[in-house]
Amino acid sequence: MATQSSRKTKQRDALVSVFERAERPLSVGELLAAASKRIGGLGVATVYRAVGALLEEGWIEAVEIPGEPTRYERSDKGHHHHFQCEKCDRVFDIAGCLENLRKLVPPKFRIKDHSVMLYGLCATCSR
Amino acid sequence: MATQSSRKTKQRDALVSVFERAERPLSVGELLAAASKRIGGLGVATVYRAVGALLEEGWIEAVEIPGEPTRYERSDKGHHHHFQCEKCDRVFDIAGCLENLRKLVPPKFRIKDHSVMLYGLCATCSR
DNA sequence: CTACTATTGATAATAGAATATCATTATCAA
DNA sequence: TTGATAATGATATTCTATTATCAATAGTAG
Repeated sequence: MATQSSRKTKQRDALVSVFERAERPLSVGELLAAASKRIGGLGVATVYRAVGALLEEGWIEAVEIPGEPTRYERSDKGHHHHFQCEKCDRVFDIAGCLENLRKLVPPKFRIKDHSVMLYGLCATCSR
Repeated sequence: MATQSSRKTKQRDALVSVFERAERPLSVGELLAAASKRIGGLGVATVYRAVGALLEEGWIEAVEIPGEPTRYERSDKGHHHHFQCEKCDRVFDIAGCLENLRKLVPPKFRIKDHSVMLYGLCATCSR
């Protein structure tokens, strides 16, 4: 009898499913709202726990924005950046990246990571 | 007798002076430490108040980084971005910007602002 | 100099996200 | 089916940056 450490539950299934359908990074609040449609009475703590587990697995990644609750999205999307709508607050993925980062920093600086955030109005809110 | 609304104090002078000498964005903690060298017993609340006032004046601007205390820097530096050292946590200015932002977003999205953050090791910490 | 009051500093209070607690429920190996 | 225990949900707690409070101090107009 090996130490069992993970059970299959409907709340986790629902959350995984939400991530699979998601076309943009979601906050815990958004996750809760989306998964609640399927699982009545779902609690925030459960969402946080599932997110924590999925993060550890590496199946999702955090998208952090200053002054905003962290969003999460599947980590198989490849390198990309984000756009946040000032009006609806939703965060969207934007394809592509910028190349000439290296030449921006002083010589001896070693770049290990970078993030690009765009702010403005999304397609829906700009009309 | 007009309503007087601002008095000249040594703590504010000291903070303004710190900003003038600063070559990188400073957090409230860093501001406190720096200004305390000149003003003994300086309190954090005073730093927060001065920062708030200078922000309103538009003389300084906030540099926000996820999970980090806000840094502040003089707003006359022109458009630029930042680099944070993973080791010493200091934030540095980096000259220049990236041009091709527009072409990253979907057609109907309206970009109003953007931020680029680089992470890595600064010149001092990378040796 | 003096009176008025903005400012200060110490600290309590707030706010928001994330974590811990714990009794109850539900999964699953045997 | 059943017993062991992982998972859940409600809620209390923590954490940390920032704001509010208030008595004491110090600019400054007259």
